[in-house]
Amino acid sequence: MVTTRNSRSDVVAAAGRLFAEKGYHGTSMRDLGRELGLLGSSLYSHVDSKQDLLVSVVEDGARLFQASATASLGTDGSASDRLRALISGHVDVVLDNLDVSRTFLNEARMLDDRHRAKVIEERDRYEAAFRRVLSDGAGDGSFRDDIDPKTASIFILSMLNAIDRWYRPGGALSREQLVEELSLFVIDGLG
Amino acid sequence: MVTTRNSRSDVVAAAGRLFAEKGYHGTSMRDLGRELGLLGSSLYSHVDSKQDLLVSVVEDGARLFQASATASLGTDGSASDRLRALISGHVDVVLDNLDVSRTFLNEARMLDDRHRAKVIEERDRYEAAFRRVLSDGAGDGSFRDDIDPKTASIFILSMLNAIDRWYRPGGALSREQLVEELSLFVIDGLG
DNA sequence: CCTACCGATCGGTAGG
DNA sequence: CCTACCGATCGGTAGG
Repeated sequence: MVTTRNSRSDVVAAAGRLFAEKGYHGTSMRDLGRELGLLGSSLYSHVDSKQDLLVSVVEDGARLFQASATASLGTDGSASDRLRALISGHVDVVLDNLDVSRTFLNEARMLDDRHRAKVIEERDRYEAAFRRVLSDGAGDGSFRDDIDPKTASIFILSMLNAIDRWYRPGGALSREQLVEELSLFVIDGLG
Repeated sequence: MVTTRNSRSDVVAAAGRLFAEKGYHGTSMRDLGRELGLLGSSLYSHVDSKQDLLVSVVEDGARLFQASATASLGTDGSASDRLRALISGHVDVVLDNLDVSRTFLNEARMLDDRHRAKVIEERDRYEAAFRRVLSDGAGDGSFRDDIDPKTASIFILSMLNAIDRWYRPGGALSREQLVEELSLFVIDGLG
């Protein structure tokens, strides 16, 4: 069979694709219908509103990043090992879920106040995983202790959250090499 | 006098503000008119189209970053000094022109193909300034030479291009401290 | 999931 | 910069 009815998760997945590519406000419900081979009005049997779709995509993103952080913190190993696990996990989440990640990173600000506040909270919890590992490393001598874990976390996450903007799978840099370069840069710097 | 007629640059400035805050597609010409105290239709005596406004804001951004890079490369000094100048210049451009920078970074992808291609070219030229300094530094022994200047440039620019998302003037970190932390992190890393 | 709509809003124009 | 519009498109609904 070539055609089947779409499920709600098909609709959410397609929404992630279009939101990532053209932005939330640049995507109409008719665009989304076309992507799925049906009319815009037919989408309302799957979702309550357009916002509803954005909420679903962004919550998927939050869940993925959170799950990755939890797994990485569960690792026993040095602070460097756990930092590397966080980096590697983040890279995997982004590259295995490009549309969701892009929507999570760029379109969450289009959410209404209530949902946006929730996302900010979830991002802060995720960032806290990085802060904790950096603090641990500063405490046990793995990392220098004159560096502010909060600021350093932001710098690291800035690098990680930009990967979707430039990395091309199949290009000169393999995923493993990317993780390696990131870890090297973060831990040793240019000097 | 409290009220004067708006100039074209007033309109472009207001457009930058709204595009930065609500996105290009999230801003209507009527929104923009309201911001300036006139009707949406009245804007067309200043601009040809909504796209025209986005082009102007984004080109302003490109010019600012380019000017900063040119000034920094003109510095004579070690590779570290010039890298620090590039970082400091970038921070100044972003923090002194938040709306333009945000629009340049987040909304340029909404441009039509022709203008988007131009912006990509300009960004690449700007990135080339970073690559050159990193290459110089790898050549004269200032920086390690097992690091790829292209990848490192991307990492550094990723940190710089995220500053608008989290930095709050008047907060715990002064602008000078921000530049200091960035330079330290980039050159020495965590280790 | 479609037919057949709804009121609101969109970017933009003619003519002053 | 306003008045007075235009056709197109928007998110969404009723009823099947």
